Amino acid sequence: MAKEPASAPQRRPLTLRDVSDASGVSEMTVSRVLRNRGDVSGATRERVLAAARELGYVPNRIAGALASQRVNLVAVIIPSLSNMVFPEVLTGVSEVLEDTGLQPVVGVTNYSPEREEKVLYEMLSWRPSGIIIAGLERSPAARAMLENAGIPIVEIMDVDGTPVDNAVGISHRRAGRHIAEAIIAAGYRRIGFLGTMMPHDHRARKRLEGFEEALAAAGLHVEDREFYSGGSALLKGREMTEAILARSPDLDFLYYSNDMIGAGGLLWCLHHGIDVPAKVGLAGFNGVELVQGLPCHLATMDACRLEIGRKAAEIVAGKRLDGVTSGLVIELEPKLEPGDTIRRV
Amino acid sequence: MAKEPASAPQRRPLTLRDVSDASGVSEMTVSRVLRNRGDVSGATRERVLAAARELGYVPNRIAGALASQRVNLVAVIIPSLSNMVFPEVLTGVSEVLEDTGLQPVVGVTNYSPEREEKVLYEMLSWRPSGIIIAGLERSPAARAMLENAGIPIVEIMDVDGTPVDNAVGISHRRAGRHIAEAIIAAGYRRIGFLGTMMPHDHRARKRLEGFEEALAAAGLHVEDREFYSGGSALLKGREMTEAILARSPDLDFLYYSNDMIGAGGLLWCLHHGIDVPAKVGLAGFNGVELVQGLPCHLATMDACRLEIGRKAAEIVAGKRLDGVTSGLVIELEPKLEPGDTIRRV
DNA sequence: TTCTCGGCCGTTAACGCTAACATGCCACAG
DNA sequence: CTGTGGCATGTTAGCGTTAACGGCCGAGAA
Repeated sequence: MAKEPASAPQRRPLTLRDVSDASGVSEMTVSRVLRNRGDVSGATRERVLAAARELGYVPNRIAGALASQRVNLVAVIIPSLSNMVFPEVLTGVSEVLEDTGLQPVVGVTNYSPEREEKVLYEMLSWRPSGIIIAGLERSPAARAMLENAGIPIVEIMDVDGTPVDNAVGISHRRAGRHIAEAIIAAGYRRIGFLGTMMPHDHRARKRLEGFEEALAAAGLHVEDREFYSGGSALLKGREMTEAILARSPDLDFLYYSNDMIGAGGLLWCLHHGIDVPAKVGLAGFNGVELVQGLPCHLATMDACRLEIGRKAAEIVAGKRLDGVTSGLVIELEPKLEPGDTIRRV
Repeated sequence: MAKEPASAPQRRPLTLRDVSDASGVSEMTVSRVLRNRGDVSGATRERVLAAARELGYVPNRIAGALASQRVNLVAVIIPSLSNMVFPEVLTGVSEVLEDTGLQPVVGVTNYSPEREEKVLYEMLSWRPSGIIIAGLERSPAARAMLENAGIPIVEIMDVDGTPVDNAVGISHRRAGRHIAEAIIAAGYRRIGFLGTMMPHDHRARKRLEGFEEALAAAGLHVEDREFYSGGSALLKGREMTEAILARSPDLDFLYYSNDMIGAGGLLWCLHHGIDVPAKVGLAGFNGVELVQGLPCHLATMDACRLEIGRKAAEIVAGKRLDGVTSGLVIELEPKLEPGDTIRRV
């Protein structure tokens, strides 16, 4: 870490050369000291470090990366930062990458395939040493870029599909089925769905598909549905709940595509004296921390966000015991957290 | 944007040379085409683009940056991604940078000065063309690095202090005073404070200082306080509110250091039938979207997050009409949003 | 004594690209 | 017919660093 340099702000940016001049050794030796690589005597090491600190020298990784053909960056490409799920995945990634010398670099696609393509291209142009990217669905061009990148790729969040290389995630289809079965088992029969309109949120779509499959298997179906896009999810949850119950007052269960709108719905029900879970049951998805703060715990399903981040990072960092960095598919098991909004049977 | 290449995954990574060979022109011409710079005839342009697409070539920005001494990256260094405030700032930054060719790169410090130093060093080693960094308080080493970087620096969120170069933010001290005055004007007298324990959240500290100043000026003081660290803020808000009201049942106002714990407190009060705002008034800080989803609107103060991100990005991008990129201090005015949790006078 | 060997440090040649300049060509003016 | 200027392209020389190798020197082995 650089300490404050004694010199005034310089015009010409500092190079290894400046440090080498200041310490009377070759640039190569300075480079060795700064990277802790190769043999350097304790005395010169000290001298070089002192000079570097004195000058406030910060190595130029651009030149370093070009010369060494190595870049310590891992691209992490996610759809959004406002959906708390993704910062949590990032936390898992950072944790594992922390002591590997690798560094995550985040790109955000806003659920747009075009932006994903652009972000990916941009990222690849920095020649990262690995890519962690959300989802399995992408444009042919994006897929081709991943296939040709020649670095470890990990597609995360989802395993319902064909990964380019590795995948770490849960089966959203199965998660949807699972919760539907729990709802049916609890005796609910007239079921409504509330979700987002985003056509590119494939995971929400798959959950709904799995959900409907399980209902169908029990001779049931989604009786009414309500969609939204944009805005405060919590508020939308309130509004949508009001709307769907006004339209279909007989519904006895509301399944929300995420916890945030679920929480809004729950607050609305509580505020309007609706008996949860006796008269109406509720469930969301993701297991976000927020639901723990509500007066009544929303049923939800943990999406294993932290673990997904960790496992993905382990793969790109080559940290797995078996050393495998290609062709892996790791399916995690989301746990149903019944909370207080599903009847106990 | 690259389309899918016909070739199989190559061993040797592609270079300009491969494209130049494939299209029968010099590397320089390929470079010109790919960067849209200099004169190239329409015919060769097409030929080159076709070859590049065919091969799936992605330019190597590392080499490009080294040769041109220009890097299209802007480092954005923030304390956290889980506090929704920062993703929102990022949104503002991205919006403005979108059509400038610049790209934000995020670094997270977790409110730790040591990590900030490390992240900053790391970022500087990529020679970004600008830095946007949260807060004004930092280690001497970090400050020195900023001073010597020789690029536009914008310190954001806060203007109560001495910026290294530019600053865009609000005065948290003044914001604290402002809300205290509103509380006093509404007739509240026995005031409690609930906040975070983080010693490095200087902005929360300054708000509290301003808050206490204004109370003192009116002959009042904070009668009780409650601190937390970590965990679900919403849940903590509930618990802390219960604790402080159990200990000091006479309090008639609770000031929360952020909206999240404020929301938890509000939910607790509503759930326990406490008359808000008649018996107890509440206020938070930040104006996060979430509060709009609550059954009753928490009083809050907008921290101008989006605007801060935009203005900061405009400075580093040299987008200001006056062209100034140095020595600016832009103070934004946070608006008090009284909501439903402060008595109307 | 000579020979090896390992620790320490320097030299050279890339890495893949672009700035700057050079070149060839053609149209058009004189 | 020659000169001139602009367009289209090529050539050269780095950018700041590191890989690879080479050299020197002193200590211990033969």
